[in-house]
Amino acid sequence: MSAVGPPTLEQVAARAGVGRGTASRVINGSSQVSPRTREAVLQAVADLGYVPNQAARALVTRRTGMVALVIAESEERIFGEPFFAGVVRGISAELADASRQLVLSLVQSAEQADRLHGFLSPAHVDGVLALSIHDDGALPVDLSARGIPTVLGGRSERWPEASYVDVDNRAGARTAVQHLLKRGRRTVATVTGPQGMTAGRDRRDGYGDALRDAGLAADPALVAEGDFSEASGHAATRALLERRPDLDAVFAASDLMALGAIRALREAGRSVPGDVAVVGFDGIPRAASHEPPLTTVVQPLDRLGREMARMVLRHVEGTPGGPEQLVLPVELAVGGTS
Amino acid sequence: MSAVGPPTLEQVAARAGVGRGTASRVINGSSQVSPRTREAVLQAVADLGYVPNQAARALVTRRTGMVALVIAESEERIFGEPFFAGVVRGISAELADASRQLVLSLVQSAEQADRLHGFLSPAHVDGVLALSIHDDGALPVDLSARGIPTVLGGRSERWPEASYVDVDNRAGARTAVQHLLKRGRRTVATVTGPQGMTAGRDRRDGYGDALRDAGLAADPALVAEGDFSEASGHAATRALLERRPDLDAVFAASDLMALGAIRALREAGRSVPGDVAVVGFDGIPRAASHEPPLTTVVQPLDRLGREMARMVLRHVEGTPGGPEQLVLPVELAVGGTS
DNA sequence: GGACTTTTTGGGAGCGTTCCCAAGTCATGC
DNA sequence: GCATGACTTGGGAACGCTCCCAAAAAGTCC
Repeated sequence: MSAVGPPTLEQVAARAGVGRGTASRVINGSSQVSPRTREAVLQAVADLGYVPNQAARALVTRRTGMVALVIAESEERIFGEPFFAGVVRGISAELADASRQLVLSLVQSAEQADRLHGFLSPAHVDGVLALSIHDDGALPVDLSARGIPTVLGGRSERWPEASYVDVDNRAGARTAVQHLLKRGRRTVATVTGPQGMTAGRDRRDGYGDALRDAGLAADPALVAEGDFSEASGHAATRALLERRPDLDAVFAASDLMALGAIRALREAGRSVPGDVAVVGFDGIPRAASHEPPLTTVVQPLDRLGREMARMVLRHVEGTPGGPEQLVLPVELAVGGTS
Repeated sequence: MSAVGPPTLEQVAARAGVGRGTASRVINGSSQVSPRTREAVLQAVADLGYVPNQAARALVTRRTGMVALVIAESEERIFGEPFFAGVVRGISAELADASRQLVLSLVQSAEQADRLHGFLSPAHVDGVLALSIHDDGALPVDLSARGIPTVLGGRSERWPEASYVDVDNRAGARTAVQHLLKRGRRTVATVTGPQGMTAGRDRRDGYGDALRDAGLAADPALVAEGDFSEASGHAATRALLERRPDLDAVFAASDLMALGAIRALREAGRSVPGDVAVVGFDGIPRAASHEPPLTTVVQPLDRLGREMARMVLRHVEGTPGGPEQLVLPVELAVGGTS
């Protein structure tokens, strides 16, 4: 027979009885083509099942239609947290809507980071989304130097002038603690996230804000650091109970830690929310299915992903002159633990 | 100055004082090049920070170096199950080792499936990995027709002649139930997964195998169907307790269902494992951190991903003549619930 | 030292697009 | 009827690379 491999533009043009250039114009929805010719080309495209070859297109347009998502995070966290799944889903959906492909790069070793380095060039991807949360990772910095649009998920203090989309961790934490105070709690402890992460610090600061607003003194004995995991929430809460047995509320900077806190509280003979109210942060599915449902600050993960994708595409188009920052609002979902 | 954009092969060649062809040979580690020239080219590559342009390369070699991972699954499942994260991680690692890129495509609407259709051609990706689990999704079928290597995660009865990597669900379930019988349990119930999924059926069949091996009659009243979720495990177990209050063990086809089962049992005043032993399936992190740790059948998720990637790359190379099937062993992790 | 073989090298052709310029077509106006 | 301008159209050139062939260089043997 004939065609080995997919049909080419040339073949489409031939079948439509037009020139290559005209066929190209039709396919790119471009300017002036007579309706008749357009029809003929479209028909040929349909007949042949033509799909433009991206490699060839990329070669001349210098646009690949691919956006890389770099996740530099330990195996453990990627596994444990629904965070990534939610954000990835949002990114994926938005890129799909824009007919872009998502290239996923999980970086889990220096070797992988090196290889990635070569790949992340304007010749291979139009833009880069980075989800790392940690303050480490020099990655984004030299990307911007290479002139490749980059958007971070979560603010980075290491690179304040970067474009990013973040959730309003501080305001969320503040709202959570205000909620506890409004319900009459007066001795509000907090299990913070790692203070080496922006999100961890922001949520702790929000806790501080709420206390200050209420004219309450901040007692270091009411603050214990965790690492967002359930086990750390459990341990931190035990420590808090030891230091301040009179505490009547706990704000945990993650839902998993809140769950650990509840377990510790119950083990210590405290009822939740009777003796001690608990509020978490994240809005993971397990929080909702918990008995009773956890009061928590819900993050718009899907939207975070979508906004990141949208922002990087905007930068690829070159629309915004400089970096952009977007902070998404979070929402308190009152459950039965507060 | 000079170079706008990344350096090209031509520039590398010029700087090394050799021809384009020679430079290409060095970069592709090819055959005969004198050590001196090789050195010069390598130096030039280093000096210029040259990285081959994949689009140009793809155009002529007809290899893109990209492998697509298609996940056709509801939002809910992608969120809820660590399954995907685990497999993705394995795939990612293996592809990185082979210097291939992972293109992630979450399909969540017919529209997205359509667009994907155009993308999944030999001109864009070298191979396709599909993770869907459901029996629906006609996707893989026409992919093979297009001559693009495809590997499924999980056996598909809709497409038995496909290449796939699966975990040995049936043997795992059988082992789990044998374990219960060995511990003296005699009235073993099961909460199955959806019978519309291969994994759901296989695990139920393994349950049947173990009973048959032990010469026990299969009682339909001891079988209830769930959908792998915790809530369904809870509900199914309640139904089982109603029908057979004398049951002394439950094999749940997923860890989440096992957790739901334990909750239902405790609510019904049964102690675990005292009155009723429980075994799950999956090996999710929550199972290990449960109190007491859940006895469960652990799936090698990372390895599943790695083997899928390895298999598809093998097919891209054209090594195997026909389809391949690989079934990975699973392992019983005895915890405190059995 | 010359004829021959082997290794090494340079560069033309071509992969499938888009871009752009020149040429062709068609009304319109006088 | 013919110049003028506005649309359309065809196809050359280029994007950066690999493949391959022929030429050059380096060995080898008698």
